[in-house]
Amino acid sequence: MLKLSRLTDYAVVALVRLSAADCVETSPGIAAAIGVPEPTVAKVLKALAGHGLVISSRGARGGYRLGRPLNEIAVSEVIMAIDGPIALTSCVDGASGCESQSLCPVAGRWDPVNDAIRSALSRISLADMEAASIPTAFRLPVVAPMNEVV
Amino acid sequence: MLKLSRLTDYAVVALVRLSAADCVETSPGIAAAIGVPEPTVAKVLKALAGHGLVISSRGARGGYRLGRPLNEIAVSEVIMAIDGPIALTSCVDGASGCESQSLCPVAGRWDPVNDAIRSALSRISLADMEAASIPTAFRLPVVAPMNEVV
DNA sequence: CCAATCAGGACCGCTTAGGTCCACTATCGG
DNA sequence: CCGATAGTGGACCTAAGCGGTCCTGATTGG
Ligand code: SF4
Ligand code: SF4
Repeated sequence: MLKLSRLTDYAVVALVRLSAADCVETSPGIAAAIGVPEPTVAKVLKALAGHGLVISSRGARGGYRLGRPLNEIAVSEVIMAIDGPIALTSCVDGASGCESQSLCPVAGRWDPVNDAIRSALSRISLADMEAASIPTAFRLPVVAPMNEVV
Repeated sequence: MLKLSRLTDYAVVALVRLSAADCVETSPGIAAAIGVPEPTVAKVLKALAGHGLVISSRGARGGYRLGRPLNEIAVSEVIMAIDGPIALTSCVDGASGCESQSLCPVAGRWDPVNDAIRSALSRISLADMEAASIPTAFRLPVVAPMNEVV
């Protein structure tokens, strides 16, 4: 349906959330803040850490913090970190994943379309998505960060 | 993986192929021309006919022909005809398919990103994809159209 | 009347994404 | 030095969507 995976969506949400609290935050904390099951958000954070989008601190009082300011992170980076490379069809970038490639009249012709999407996504930063958002005061207070046990 | 479905890809291929032979062509003929199983391409053609992208003629000597010149067909139209609407996440267009929508800091903020992709895809016509293609003479002759049984 | 061809839908198998869990390691605080 | 805390990496399982096939009508030309 030309939709990106839910994990990618969660990654963006987690990053934006992580910038709101610019201090170190644990994955259970983030999970509670954005209303996503903890193991899932943990997996997302792991992948993000592997690509340098977040910095991880181990041990007690560890957690995650942003590896880069939000306006330096493009949407396409998050997508590629979680979802893998952006490839509309099997024949982009000269990849040979299509068996009817030899007699396909549009073989390799998806590349411009693919690049159009890539550039469109790389021009939008997470800060853009956050900036256009409704003012923070308007949002629900949700759960206060790590105040009490349930 | 942010890839479009294979059926959508086949739809574009079929449309381009259909414009090469501007006469009426049957679905088995198209299937043989582009090297795709016949039932599959038939299903694609049906969907395209339902959206007016191709005109169908029933009965003997029937078949499909383009409903519009190629340069009037945007890539986004084909995608929407086969793959459904372009919706990166569950919360675009105000849809409420996400249960964490109430406490999501970026709820509804995917819309600009979504629209960017939509406009990028609607600005590219199938003629653009065909035009940039390698000259037809360079392509393999593949199967001569309906010459002989196997 | 017959053959060809599209229309529409039911159906099924496979892939893959989504989600969960566990054992391990590193770090901090006492 | 020890134990609690928190990330790391991987295996694993389930569910849903997609790709693909087939069958039964409806329609039109010969
Ligand atoms: S455009 Fe042609 S070659 Fe490329 S993936 Fe689609 S069918 Fe295969
Ligand atoms: S952006 Fe937020 S509300 Fe929208 S689909 Fe993702 S998690 Fe749900």
